[in-house]
Amino acid sequence: MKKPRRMRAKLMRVYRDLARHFGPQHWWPARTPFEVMVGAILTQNTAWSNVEKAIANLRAARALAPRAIAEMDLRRLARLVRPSGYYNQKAKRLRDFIRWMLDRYGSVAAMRRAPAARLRAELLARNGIGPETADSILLYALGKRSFVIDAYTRRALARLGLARGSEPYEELRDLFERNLPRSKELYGEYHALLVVLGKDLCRKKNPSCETCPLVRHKCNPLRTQA
DNA sequence: ACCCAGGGTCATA
DNA sequence: TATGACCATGGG
Repeated sequence: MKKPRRMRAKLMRVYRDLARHFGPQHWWPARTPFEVMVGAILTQNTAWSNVEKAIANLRAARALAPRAIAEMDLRRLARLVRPSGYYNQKAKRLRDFIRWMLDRYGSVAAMRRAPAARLRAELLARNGIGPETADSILLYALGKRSFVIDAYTRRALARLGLARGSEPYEELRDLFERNLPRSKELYGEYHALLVVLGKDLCRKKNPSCETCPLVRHKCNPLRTQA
């Protein structure tokens, strides 16, 4: 980036205004770190409301636990996660990942003790776990300082004129990680606030943006899509 | 009857 | 490096 000082100041101003407007977000919406991992995989290109149904199915079946899923018949697992879409893929990816996790670390608690850099490389090496899913798990399930870039983040960045939004994943991740204080709490809140903004105010459907708390920045409705 | 949602993988040019 | 097909459900 050309002007790191300006970028840093702007990112912090945006955060301050979002936090003031929306308040604390307490993300990720899950009861346990393990549930975060499950949700992170199931929510790939899928509305969260559908993921909730799938997680409810797992819970009702007493299957919201590592060993239960690791040992489950693939057909049955696919049937349980069906509402989240791509259920054949996701059942396999989910079970493979959990089997690997148990084999490599034995438990979520043990996994949390491993260094972040190694964990990220290991997660990205799993089939079905790309950068966003990996960073979501790192930040919200494993407590590691890793910024999550998703579709909402890209939209918000474009809207703010901070980026085109179509940049490669790692480039946008670097933008935040280089210009923000190194705090996992800040990373989590910032990402959650960008999602809320994307969900409730800055939809393509609602380009007026009158009540958008970011109008004072450079909230340009015409740059929503790229 | 569309359109899309908190991606990832693989094949192709 | 960049685009396209594919995976599939449920809500607007």
